[in-house]
Amino acid sequence: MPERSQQAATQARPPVDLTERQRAVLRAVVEDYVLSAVPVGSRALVRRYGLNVSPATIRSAMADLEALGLLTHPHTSAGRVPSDLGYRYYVEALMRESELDRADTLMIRHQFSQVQLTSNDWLRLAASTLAASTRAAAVVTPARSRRAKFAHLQLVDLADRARMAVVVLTDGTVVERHLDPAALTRAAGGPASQEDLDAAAAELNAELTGLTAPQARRRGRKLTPLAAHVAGAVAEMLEEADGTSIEEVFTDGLAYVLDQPEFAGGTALRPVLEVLQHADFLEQLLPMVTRRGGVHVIIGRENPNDAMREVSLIFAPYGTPERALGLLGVLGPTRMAYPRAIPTVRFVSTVLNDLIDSHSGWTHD
Amino acid sequence: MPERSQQAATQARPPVDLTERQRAVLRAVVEDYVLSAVPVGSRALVRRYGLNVSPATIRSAMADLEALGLLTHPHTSAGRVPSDLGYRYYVEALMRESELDRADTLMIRHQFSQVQLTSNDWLRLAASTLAASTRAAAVVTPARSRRAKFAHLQLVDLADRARMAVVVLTDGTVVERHLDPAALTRAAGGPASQEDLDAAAAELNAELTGLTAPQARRRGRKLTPLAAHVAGAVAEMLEEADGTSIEEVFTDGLAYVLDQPEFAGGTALRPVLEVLQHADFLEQLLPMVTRRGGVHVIIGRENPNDAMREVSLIFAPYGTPERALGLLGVLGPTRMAYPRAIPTVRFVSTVLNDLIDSHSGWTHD
DNA sequence: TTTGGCACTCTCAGCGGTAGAGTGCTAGCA
DNA sequence: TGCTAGCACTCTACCGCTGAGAGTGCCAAA
Repeated sequence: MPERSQQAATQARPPVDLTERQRAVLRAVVEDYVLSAVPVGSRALVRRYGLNVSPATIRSAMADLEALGLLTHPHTSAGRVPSDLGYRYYVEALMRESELDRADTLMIRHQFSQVQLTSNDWLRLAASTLAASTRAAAVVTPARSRRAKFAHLQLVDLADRARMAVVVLTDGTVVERHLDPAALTRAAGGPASQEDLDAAAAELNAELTGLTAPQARRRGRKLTPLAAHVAGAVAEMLEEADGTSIEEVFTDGLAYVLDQPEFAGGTALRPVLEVLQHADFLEQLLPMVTRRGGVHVIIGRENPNDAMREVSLIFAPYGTPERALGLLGVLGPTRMAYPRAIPTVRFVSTVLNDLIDSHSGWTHD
Repeated sequence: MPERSQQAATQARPPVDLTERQRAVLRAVVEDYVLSAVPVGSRALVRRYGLNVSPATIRSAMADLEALGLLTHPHTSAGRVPSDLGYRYYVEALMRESELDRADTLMIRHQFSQVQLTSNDWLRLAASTLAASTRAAAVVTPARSRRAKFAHLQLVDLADRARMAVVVLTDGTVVERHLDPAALTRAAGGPASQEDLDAAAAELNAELTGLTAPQARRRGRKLTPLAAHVAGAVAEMLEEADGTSIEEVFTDGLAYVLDQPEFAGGTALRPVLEVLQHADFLEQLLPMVTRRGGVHVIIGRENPNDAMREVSLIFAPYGTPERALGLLGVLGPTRMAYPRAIPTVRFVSTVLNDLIDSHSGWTHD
């Protein structure tokens, strides 16, 4: 299997040279601790992992690993716990990615093929799949392109004479907005009939296609008054879509994180909720993750945000830079099942990519 | 001020007759406990509330209230805590609703008038306003009508030949779906040109307006092959929109709930997350709350779901039954600042109603 | 009907003792 | 040189105990 590179997101770090025994001990400590959440001692290690040496030997190896900063000690006479650096080393050099079950992958693909629904349904499904498979909190953001262009406008007449503008962008984003009826009347110089609106919509569809927000704003000024008024609204909608904010975030599996002993105290949960409720943090992550494709692993203090110092993130982008990019991944305590989570995130991102491909037409250019 | 009725959602309960002193004591216990989260004793009560009687007198009143089921006792020598019934009595008969600050209401209205954006933005804003004002978790669901009708279809050509159907319903809901390009080609008997699609869209807009899902499905069969194929997709989209599921829920202020001592243990938080992440529970709530308008208060075990036995809900519907109804409210421990939360929920729901009104045209029918 | 007094109960924080797990170090062994 | 066994030491978690504090319930007196 080809070696996958998962480098530290924040700093590149030369892998320390370890002896074969040290590597075995580090691996055992990480894997045991991930399962048990209890600091692991030398005796338990030889017992559980059938290492053919005495505890004393393990202790000496552990002491070496601690000197290198790969393990720590909650207090003098407790077992060892991996440090962030220890997890990092493990992820880069020690971990054997657990293959996803063939059954699992088939099941997941099947679910996605069943749901031939809206893109939001896909994202919801992606989140719930990630959460269920990794037993951690999952986050999926919609794919957005940074410079959205106008694709299509429709002016809809609802019940009660309410008028709504629905704009579709070239990346497939749909933006809607209610129009102020009074302002419409003013712009039209009298109550706007359906014909007036149809004409305005046709005009805008002809004139604005492929334009960005500022272009649309400029072009709008030269149109008939009603169309010009609507063009203003359209330009605002484009600007907003451009605006950096990821607005909707699909999450699932928060309860899994709640179950983890490290978050039982309640207060440690705060940063997690912040991430999941407000999207600023993901906003910050997006360029980092998209700059280089593939799965990104961010462990504990490697995280730019100090509040997240006990949290690991495993994220991947999906979509294509030319069209639109989104972010998906999982989030949990640093004590996370990396060998399972990393391939899962990778797999779900490729599933979403395939879906996007299969819906972007039968001719590839 | 007119008496507002907030009856038990599950069972109507005749108000117990209490003496003036008992009422004063109950009110003081509730208000003190809401502030302090600590069981309140007789001595503390006379001290803090300047009642001109001795602790012993208060004790006797407390004992009466306990016999009536309005107060409880965590253990023999602890202070008193209101029971669910005690809160209920308080909410119905004792509470003085705290007027919202004039400054607050102006500020909130101002925020909403600033944001002349999409309906989702309104809901997001409503959630964050509720959360900030009540310091509890807020939930807002989009307004949906049970029997959505077709208002408008648009077939959009995205980059890469991806085709998307965007359907607007009479209640203003926008539903989108990617179309399977291969299936389109099959239905059109060859690659579908933009003209073909425009023609199909025009046909459907002419034929399907005002139809429900089954009607649209029937009518669709009689159309030209390409239009018929798209009509099938449209009917599915209508069915889904009808389908009971509230999909998106806007929440805010989860962190406030996290701060409450009753949820510090972590495990008690589970039901709250359930409510906020999956919408089944709100689904269940919707008919209950909309059947009779106004603010509904559901306290602790009054809740149909036993997992929520330590949670109070304060919800109101918004929108109009003829068009579309949504739900909004807050959620927190039973020990909640009802006098503040109830008027806040009422106010935000009227603000949303006003917004909807002001956008449904200048002629009312 | 209210009040003061008193005995009783229960929680909470602090304290010491103990068992258990784990470490670090050192001397001996292959 | 590397591994092992043994030993002293350290720290936590748990248990039971104690005293302080808060609060109740009840009773007799005002």
